Amino acid sequence: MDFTVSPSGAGRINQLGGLYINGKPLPKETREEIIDLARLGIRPCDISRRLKVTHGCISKLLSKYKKTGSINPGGGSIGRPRVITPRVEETIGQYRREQPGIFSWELRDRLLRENECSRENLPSLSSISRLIKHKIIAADSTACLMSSHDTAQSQNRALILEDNVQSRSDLNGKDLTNDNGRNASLSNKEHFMAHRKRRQRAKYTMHQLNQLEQEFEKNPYPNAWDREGLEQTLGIHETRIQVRDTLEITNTISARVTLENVLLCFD
DNA sequence: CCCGTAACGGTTGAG
DNA sequence: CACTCAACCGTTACG
Repeated sequence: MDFTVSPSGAGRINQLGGLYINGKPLPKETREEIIDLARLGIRPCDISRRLKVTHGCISKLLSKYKKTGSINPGGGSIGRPRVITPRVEETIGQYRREQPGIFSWELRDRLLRENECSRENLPSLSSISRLIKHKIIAADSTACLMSSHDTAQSQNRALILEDNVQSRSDLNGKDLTNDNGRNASLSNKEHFMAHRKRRQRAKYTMHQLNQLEQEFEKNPYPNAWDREGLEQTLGIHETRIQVRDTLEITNTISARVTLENVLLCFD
C-alpha cells in the first residue's frame, strides 16, 4: 500500500503515477473515457497506462459495464438501500411546511399512513431527525435569511451559511475557521435555531398519568393490544405509550409506563 | 505481458 | 452524537 502522499482521505498516487482518492469513485469523465476507449477496441492494459488508472480498476469497471450496462458507481445504492429518497425528502419537507412543529415520529407515521413509504422502506426516526437537522433546517434558515434582509446581502450570507453547514459536516466537528464573516453567518443560524418555531410539549392530566401508573402495576410491559386499549380509554395515542424501566414522571410515583412526549420533549 | 480477482484500507448512508 | 454495519470504492499483489 502506498501511504506516501497523505494519511487518509486526500489524494494519493498509484503505481502508474495517477491520482486517486482512496474509497472514492473515479470522476465521471474518467469512467466515461474508459468505456469510450474500450468501445474503440483499445486493450484494458493500454487504457490503464493511458489514463493512469490501475488495470484492476479497469477490469472491474468493464466487467460491471458488461453485466449492468452502467458506468455509474454504487450500482444504485451505497451501503444499506437508501430509504430517504429525493421523493421522501421532498415529502418530509412538505409535511414540515404544512405543520412546522411536527415531530419525527409523526412524520414517520404520516409517511406510512399516506403510503409514501411501506413498512420495508420506512425511514428510522434517527434518519428522519438527521435529515431535518442537516438539510431541511439548513434550507429553512437560508430561506428565513433570504426573506428578512436585503436580497444581495442575504444571498451572500445564505451562500456562506450553506457552505458553513457543509464544511461543518465535512470537517466532522473540527475547528471551522477564523474568518469573521463565516462565524457571523454561523451565529445567524444559531439565532434562527434558537428562535425557530417549537411546538408546545404535550401536557397530560394527573388522571391520565395515574391511570397509566395503575396499568403498569398490573402489566409492566404492555403489548400493542394493551396500548390500543389505553388509547381508547385515555385518549392518548398508542405510539406515545412506552415501556420505560427506571425513569420517574414528576409528581407521580416511579411510573414506568410513560409518555414519550412527557420525557423526551424534542425530536 | 495480460488479466481476473482476493485482500486491503478507505468512504458513505442507514440504523 | 458516536458507534456499528453493509455495500461499495480503487489499488495492490498474486496466480
